[in-house]
Amino acid sequence: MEKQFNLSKNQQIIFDIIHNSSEPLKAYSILFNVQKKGIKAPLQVYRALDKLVEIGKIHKIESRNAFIACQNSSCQISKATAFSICESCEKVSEISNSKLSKYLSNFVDKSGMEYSKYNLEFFGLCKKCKVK
Amino acid sequence: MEKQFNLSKNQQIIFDIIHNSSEPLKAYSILFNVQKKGIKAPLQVYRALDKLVEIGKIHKIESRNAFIACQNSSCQISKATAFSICESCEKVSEISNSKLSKYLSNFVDKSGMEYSKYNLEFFGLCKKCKVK
DNA sequence: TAACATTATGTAATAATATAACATTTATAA
DNA sequence: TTATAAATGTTATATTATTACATAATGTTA
Repeated sequence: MEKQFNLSKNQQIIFDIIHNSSEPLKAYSILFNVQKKGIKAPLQVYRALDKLVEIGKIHKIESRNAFIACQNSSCQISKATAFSICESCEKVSEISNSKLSKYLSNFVDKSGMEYSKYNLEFFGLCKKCKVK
Repeated sequence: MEKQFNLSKNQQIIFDIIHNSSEPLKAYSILFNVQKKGIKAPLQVYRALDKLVEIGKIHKIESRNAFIACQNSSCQISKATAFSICESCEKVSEISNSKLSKYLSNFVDKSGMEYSKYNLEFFGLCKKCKVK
């Protein structure tokens, strides 16, 4: 429950829940969990989530509509995200691989578009699920 | 309106609409467009979309909950997808870059997980929007 | 072709995810 | 301290997606 400065009350409550979770959390499951703390409405959750995503404390797993805490030490990276997702147990891990991020951050395609952000989601079976 | 074999009636109707669209389409906008053709319920649309995604005729843009036709000639690739998305005009293009797809298809991280699929979404400003 | 299995369809209801609009309060900076 | 931005509280509603169940069309194989 590490104290985070600069987060507002609701942001802190919601960050703590996500940070302490072993799995990605969905907005309404977060809502259910924080109702005892006085956060009663979806919008309160979504507003905090939006802010936390914006400042890079959490990431949204787009294919799952779920949120996980940033696993990079600095927790500042929100423009270059990569995840591995097990399609069996739904375990999600953030990938920190500097070669990968360099490769993608410098990627230029024929459209000539410059990218300021990317999100990459890999799918497969994790070790545990492969054995079964 | 190219005839596609092996697609069922609803699948064909919905594929045609997506294929002829210049932008990604959302499920309920598709529904609205096909009601004159007798497809009345969301589930009819979602079932066709699921199948079309499964066989690789269309892709889902996860960050937008929208669907576009596969732009690869073969239209068989559904396991390795990459898109560029303009955050201003929302134009989406599929990226076909063999170096990129090789790189990502062979990517192995320290988790030891083997990936059978990935989806990559790049964000930025397209040429037109950069000028403005 | 008959029998069976698989895939697709139709329909109603409802679940899950997310935002709009508006009033008020708290924190920050000039 | 006053102005401004950021956050909160609340109600209502919009958007996206699935469950459950009944039926029909299509493909497969004996």
